[in-house]
Amino acid sequence: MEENKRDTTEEKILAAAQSVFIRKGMDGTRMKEIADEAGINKALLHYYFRSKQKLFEAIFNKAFAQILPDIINMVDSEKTFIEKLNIFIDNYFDLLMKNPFLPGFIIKEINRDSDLIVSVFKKQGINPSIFLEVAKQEMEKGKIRKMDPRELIINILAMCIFPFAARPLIEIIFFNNDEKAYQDFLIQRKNNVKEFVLKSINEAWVN
Amino acid sequence: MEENKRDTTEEKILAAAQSVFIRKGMDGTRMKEIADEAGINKALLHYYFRSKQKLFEAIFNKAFAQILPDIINMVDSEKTFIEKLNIFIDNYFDLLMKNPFLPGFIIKEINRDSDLIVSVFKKQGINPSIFLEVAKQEMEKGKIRKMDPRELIINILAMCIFPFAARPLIEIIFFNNDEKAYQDFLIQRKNNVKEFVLKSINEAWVN
DNA sequence: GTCTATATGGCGATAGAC
DNA sequence: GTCTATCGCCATATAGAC
Repeated sequence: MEENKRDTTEEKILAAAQSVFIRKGMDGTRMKEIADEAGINKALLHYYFRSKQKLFEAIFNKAFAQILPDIINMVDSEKTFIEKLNIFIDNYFDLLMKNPFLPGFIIKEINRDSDLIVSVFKKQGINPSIFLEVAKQEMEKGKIRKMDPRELIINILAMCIFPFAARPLIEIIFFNNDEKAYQDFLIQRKNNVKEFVLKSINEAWVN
Repeated sequence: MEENKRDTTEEKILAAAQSVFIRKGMDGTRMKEIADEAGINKALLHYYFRSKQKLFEAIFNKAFAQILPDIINMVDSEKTFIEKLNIFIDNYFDLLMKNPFLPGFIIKEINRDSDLIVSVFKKQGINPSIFLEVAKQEMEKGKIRKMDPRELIINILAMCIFPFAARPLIEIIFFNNDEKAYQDFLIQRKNNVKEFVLKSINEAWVN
């Protein structure tokens, strides 16, 4: 029988570390703050994880695995490419709504230390070429308009991620710092992004 | 006669501070590193700018003024809305090509201390409503399809800014860490983004 | 495993000579 | 204005009692 992982000290540390690291980043977090949030002592952090760096890497790897879109799941289904796209945007937006600080965190850290991604890529087998291949086939079949598939996926990711990464800026410019108003906007935006993409890639276009 | 500002110590400090702060952010920057890059002593930094915070704010305000799109210039011209859009995307992409670290820097800092934007907004009169108004008129005239104008501008900014903010990630996923290849991709992307947006907002749409 | 106390080093900031 | 030397603090990390 496995021990109850939820209330383990290690779990408490990981939960606290995730909360603090994702909000403040590697440079901005203090081990003291993690210890406080976990309700334990500073020294105990070093007992479980030898250094701040080790603890950070554990959190970063987890966060990165989350934010990396699970493109593979889009492939082996009976649905059309456009249906898959809709599902993907839905799921991805939901993920970000539940983890609004993830985008800013990842952007911050990959720009601080780009070796982080290199090491994370060695652990996790990531295969964007599958998405690219499927998109390319749809273009050849004439289902969607021809373009560099990388442009398409970058555009989709950009439109999903940017509103969260740049949230404080957008909130003040367009929403008078009304947090609730922006929240409502984001909920509706999901469908607007889908429409924006679909209109753009639809092949039935009049010049 | 004004003194030559270029080689002034103050100018050297500002140039060095900009270089370091924008790459490493407030938390990641050491005053020592700025001093070294400026070819002067640490103490001299505090002689010119009383504190790290003051120096940082000088840099941030400058950077923010740069990245905030100069939407006002789009308004009072004879060109059509779509022509203006093309020009805007051109100019904005060029700006980011010349300052590739700006997006990551701004995203980092507004998420670290959201008061930064508040104070910067008090100094600079920013008026996004002008763009929103113009876009709305075009929609009513039937020139572009009806949508929330905020969605449109967020989408455009997202597609321009994201490839720079998430550069290390995109470079490794799609370009095998080939810096040059990504550079070339970005140069071409400018027109691809224009096309992507125009196809999406064009009113002459077949359902 | 968990704590208190402390070592160790680095950083922002200042004092003071020139 | 510019430098060297140093203060004071805080952060990571370790030692060692319980």
